[in-house]
Amino acid sequence: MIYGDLEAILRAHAMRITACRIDVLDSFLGTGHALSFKDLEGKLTQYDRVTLYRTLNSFIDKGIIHKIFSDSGFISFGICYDTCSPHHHHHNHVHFKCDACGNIECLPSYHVPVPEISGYKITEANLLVNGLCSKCISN
Amino acid sequence: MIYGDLEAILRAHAMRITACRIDVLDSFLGTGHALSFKDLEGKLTQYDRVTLYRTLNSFIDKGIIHKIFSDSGFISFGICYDTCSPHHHHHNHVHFKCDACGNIECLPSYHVPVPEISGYKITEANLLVNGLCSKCISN
DNA sequence: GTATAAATGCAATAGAGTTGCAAATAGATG
DNA sequence: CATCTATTTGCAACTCTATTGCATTTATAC
Ligand SMILES: [Mn+2]
Ligand SMILES: [Mn+2]
Ligand SMILES: [Zn+2]
Ligand SMILES: [Zn+2]
Repeated sequence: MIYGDLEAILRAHAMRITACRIDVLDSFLGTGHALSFKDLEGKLTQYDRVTLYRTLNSFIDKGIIHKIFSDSGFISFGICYDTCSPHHHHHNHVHFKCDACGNIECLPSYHVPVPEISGYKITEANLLVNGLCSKCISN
Repeated sequence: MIYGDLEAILRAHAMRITACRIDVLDSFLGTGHALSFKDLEGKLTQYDRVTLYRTLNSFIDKGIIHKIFSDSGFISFGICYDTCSPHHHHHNHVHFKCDACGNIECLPSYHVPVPEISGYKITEANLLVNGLCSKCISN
């Protein structure tokens, strides 16, 4: 992605421009799927692990990325779309995990179907779907 | 729960009868919600942490309980209903987490609504719903 | 350019869970 | 009931992930 655009995103979220933040943001915007800490650690070896952790946490705080909890406790991070602001995330899209390639994707055009549960009040719902992604189906 | 019934469950799953297993099983069957490792560790202080971990893992292997991953990475365990056997779990029920009391419940009578995702093949889906449970609504 | 608050790197720490191994014990057998 | 064996347990050590404290460096406002 163009450097100026990455800078603009950080500025829009009142964050200082640093090399690590630019590189992490670029990693998220340059891939079609969610990234794990290991993905970033493996790719951006020039930064300390702690700095990467802090970068991810600050991006979450600012509403730039969100944490995705998949089965087996595996954690990854996806970019936020519209309705996220500092200290308040609101997502209603489906998460997909491919059992072949292991990639986790946000599917922003698929909203989580929320069931009615009698006697309960529902405020949020998270759906994780497993299966084969479009790439792996055609291979 | 009656001791003989607990024994019978362990025998039905080809497990030896031990005090720890009886107590853990009794804890699960005597509560209306899922239990975390911390819940069990706090309640069954007479057993070593490692023994509790191993007990939970063997119950999962045998299809007696299943792991529930909720938001913020919090892990709890719920009893399995019908379709689970050694080394193969199959659940399609909704999980509910109450934001007031923190309890996590299996809702076996609510099946996860599985969306069609064009170009993808779906094999499994997990839905976690947040809100207020029936007890907390009436308080 | 200087001042200041924020960000970074490194070391130490915290927490969750697992593994190795010797001692204890459940269940089988005679 | 006594004995044998495989399983289970408890303890210590260890692994893995993530966070915290602190001194140093750096981004930004002036
Ligand atoms: Mn997402
Ligand atoms: Mn369940
Ligand atoms: Zn795939
Ligand atoms: Zn509640």
